[in-house]
Amino acid sequence: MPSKPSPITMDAVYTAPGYLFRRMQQIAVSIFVEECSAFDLTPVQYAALVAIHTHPGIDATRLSAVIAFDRSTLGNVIERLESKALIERKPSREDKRVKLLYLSKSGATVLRDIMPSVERAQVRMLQPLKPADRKTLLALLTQLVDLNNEASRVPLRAEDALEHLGKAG
Amino acid sequence: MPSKPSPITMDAVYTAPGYLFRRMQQIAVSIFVEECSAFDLTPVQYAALVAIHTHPGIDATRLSAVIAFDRSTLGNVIERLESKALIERKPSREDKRVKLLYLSKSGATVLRDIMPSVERAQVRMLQPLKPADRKTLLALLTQLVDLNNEASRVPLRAEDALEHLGKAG
DNA sequence: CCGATATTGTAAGTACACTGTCAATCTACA
DNA sequence: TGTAGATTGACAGTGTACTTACAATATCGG
Repeated sequence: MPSKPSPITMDAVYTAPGYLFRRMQQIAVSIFVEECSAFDLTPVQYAALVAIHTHPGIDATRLSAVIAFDRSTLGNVIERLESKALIERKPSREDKRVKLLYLSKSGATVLRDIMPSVERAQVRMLQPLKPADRKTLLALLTQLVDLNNEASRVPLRAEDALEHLGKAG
Repeated sequence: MPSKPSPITMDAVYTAPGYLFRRMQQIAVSIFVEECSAFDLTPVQYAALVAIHTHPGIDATRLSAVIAFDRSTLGNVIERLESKALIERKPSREDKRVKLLYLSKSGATVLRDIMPSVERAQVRMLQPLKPADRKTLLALLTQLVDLNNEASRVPLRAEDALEHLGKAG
């Protein structure tokens, strides 16, 4: 038999996983920006810097796959990082369509210096939980994000980053 | 003694809670929009409709507190809901600054009809986990969001919604 | 070698998410 | 009463996040 429709209450919103994820994302960004205010970097800009540091000469398309970030939006992020002189873009000689991304000297400095603040932010996000619960939550989230990877519009493709070092495919 | 700085790797990004929250939010929105595509409603628009349904005659400021959503952005959301004729705005007689929000007839219909799709979306987000793990994750997330409430720029103030029914404060 | 197809960067359009600022208006205190 | 301070909605500005579309360029099949 079909179940009766539940009454529509705010509680239905507050207990929904989707609401909790949105709320937690708000909180996480807020804490990150606060801890890293001295560096004027957003979480996404930070992730991009790390990826470019790890994969010098990566192009925008691969970068988007490596940080699971929308390709079109990434254009704006790259633009901002370039205008802050944290990265440099050089045209590829092999493929005239491609612009290769490199950390600038000041980009490398900023990345090195921001690490403690980022670390503090990550700690603060989970601080209210008991240590054992932090581990549990992190493990479950990691699992869930991994298993849901294909459900997002921009699946993570970490291995794509290696392609620019000789086409292994 | 001070600890040595860790080497900067993508793994530091992938295992950071902040990254996982962002990723999970991406996935959650993607699933929601997909399940509810027939209704052309975003998660925030849905939350706003529920809150207006639960608190008819609420104003924008209180609505923002009830769904923990930035007040300025909410203006645009309200505008979109109004242009889709899902809600109505009426000037308050007591306070000429205030515009009171009400569900329109079609707004009430849409809200009723979208519920099963929303429910499906919420289930899908946690589907990859074992049932016991879903409960654990939800419990920990609820706890964390609650304890971190003040850390966000827009803390949830569920009780604010009641104020428009006679100033209790 | 050439045309179909794919990739790359870019841009326009929509929607969230936050920061400020501002005028109109309301409230409370002196 | 009258004005200082708070509240309300509106707007401008930045940045994330996604969609679709497009031109330039590469690559592959015939």
